[in-house]
Amino acid sequence: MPAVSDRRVSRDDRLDAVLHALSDRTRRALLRRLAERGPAMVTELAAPFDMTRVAVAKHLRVLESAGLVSRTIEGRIHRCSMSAEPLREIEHWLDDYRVFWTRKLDALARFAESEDTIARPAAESEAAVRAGGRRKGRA
Amino acid sequence: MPAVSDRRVSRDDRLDAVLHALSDRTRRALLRRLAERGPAMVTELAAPFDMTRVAVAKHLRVLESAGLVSRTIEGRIHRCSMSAEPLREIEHWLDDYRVFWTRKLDALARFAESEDTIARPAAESEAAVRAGGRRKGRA
DNA sequence: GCAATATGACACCACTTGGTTTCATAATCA
DNA sequence: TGATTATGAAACCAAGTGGTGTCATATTGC
Repeated sequence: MPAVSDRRVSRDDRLDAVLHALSDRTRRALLRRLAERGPAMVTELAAPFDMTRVAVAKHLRVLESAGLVSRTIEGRIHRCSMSAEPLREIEHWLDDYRVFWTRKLDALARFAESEDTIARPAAESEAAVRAGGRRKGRA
Repeated sequence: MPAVSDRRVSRDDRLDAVLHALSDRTRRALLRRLAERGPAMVTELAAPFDMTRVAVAKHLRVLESAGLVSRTIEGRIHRCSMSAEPLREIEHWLDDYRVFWTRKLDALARFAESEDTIARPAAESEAAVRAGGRRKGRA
């Protein structure tokens, strides 16, 4: 078993699940619907979509298993609501790359005077990611 | 044809592609490798992985078609480098949801006094996304 | 009790994915 | 020239995905 804490899923497992869940526009639309208008039951969520309730229910399952949707069962009603928490994982993952566009002009300038190859925006990467990578705040 | 600008792929198309590309840990590892140590050729990138070169080449194709990797061909060498630009699309998509964790405590407090259902962190969503959604800066 | 409702479960389908092996091709080098 | 190298292309495969339709089940309301 893992030494620290009892979570059995790795960070990679979670990122796999969350990113995959979000890589479908129907699921993104469902999430947005939940975010904008609050919790709703499955049938209600399925209504606006041009597909069967069963299909939407499956999408909800995917979102649920990624932790992006939680449900509370009240009688025959399954009330689904958004859980934004897993999105932080993406946010955190992006931290390591944010430097590539927040300091884009600097990078481009430095690249222009130091490199010969074309299409190498990653030229400053050696410094960039290692130096700025593990910083929690934003550049 | 689309009225404004000539891009034929929708925002949803791009998000689909980028999020799907990133939903595989091998591809994320490839991207990280490129970010940390700069451009490299296919064989070089494939070496550390416990899979065939062909498999890695396929992953690179996926990253490439999502715009996350670009390649320049120099003789028989295909030099791959990272393009961070598409990551901004994710960042931008996240903007609409960031309010859910940056103001988490407020949301929780308000939820506690206004709702009865359990597990409803999205209780404040009606206000949240609509009010804070389109803000470019961070809360 | 009975009808309507909300939902899950199951079987099925076409297509995609992530991997493999094998072969072809083009560039480089001795 | 001929061997080595870097790569793509193609055929293949098992498993997963996104969808369907049908049926079972539990809850609700008259």
